[in-house]
Amino acid sequence: MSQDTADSDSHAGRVQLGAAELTLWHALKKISATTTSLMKAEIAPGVSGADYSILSRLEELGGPSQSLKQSQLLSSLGWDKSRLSHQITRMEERGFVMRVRTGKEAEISLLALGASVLVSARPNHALVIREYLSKFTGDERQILLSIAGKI
Amino acid sequence: MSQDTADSDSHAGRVQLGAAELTLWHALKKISATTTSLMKAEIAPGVSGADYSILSRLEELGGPSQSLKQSQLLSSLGWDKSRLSHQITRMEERGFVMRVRTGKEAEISLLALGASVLVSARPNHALVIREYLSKFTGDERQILLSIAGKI
DNA sequence: TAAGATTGACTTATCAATCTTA
DNA sequence: TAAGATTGATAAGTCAATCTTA
Repeated sequence: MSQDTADSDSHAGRVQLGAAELTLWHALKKISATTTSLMKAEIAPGVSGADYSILSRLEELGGPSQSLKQSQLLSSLGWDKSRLSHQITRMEERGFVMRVRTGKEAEISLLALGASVLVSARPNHALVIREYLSKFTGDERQILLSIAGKI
Repeated sequence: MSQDTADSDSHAGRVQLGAAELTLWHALKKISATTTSLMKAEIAPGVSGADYSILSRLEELGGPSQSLKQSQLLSSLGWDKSRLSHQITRMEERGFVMRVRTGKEAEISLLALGASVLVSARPNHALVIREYLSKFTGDERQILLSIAGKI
């Protein structure tokens, strides 16, 4: 049997993370926390990040009718299906979107109020995200893209 | 006035994110979502990521008494103070930790049950995190560390 | 039966208001 | 009054069970 020193970073089979691993994990958690807080933040009074995701997808991917099947929204967002259902219900109550069920499917349409909310929230959203992105160098951007592509 | 084409990536003052910005933003969101889901996942039956964070801090930073002031835990975790208060209450109810209030402060101590839960959850935690970290190359790790250091 | 969606119960996070003591 | 912490209301996310229709 080989002898491992207590602080060894040779970690094959070890049941505890080593110092280098922990540092990397903490870095990922920090990046994630910062990004998540931007994602979730209120983009404008009464418009959450989740609202914004849905409104912008309806506008960008919804074609002339500015509407999508709920299942398309679901795969585009990658959310839990019941989370999406609850979210749409809440947005319906606020008059942002309309849901029409046809057979076993549901079609979600952008309403005028939702569209105007989207338009008025967009500048601030762009500003906040752009400021965040400006922190990254070209090298860092490249790496981030390649990481996202493989995880 | 200069004329901007519709797809211009020269974005000074633009109120909408450009394609390159959106791609980078989506990459960050994806990295963040993947990391967050690992952070939040149940590490062992009945042990959430939040539980684990607290238990491991008490063990690692708590000294011989394996205890910390609630305010120390708070700054170490970077959580909302009421989130921490609720979380500790739930962990107290499950017998993982003990809370003693002295004056206006509270001291949180690791109990035997919490320590044993921590020990038994650790191998699986290490395994899951290590598998995730193994996806990153040396270059990527370096960049991730430097990004975390400046945001 | 399977796909698409909804529901309700439960858990967790967040916010403002409040409490207690230095 | 300010620091440290708690509380309770509200909002949001998750899970399993259910509903509806192809």
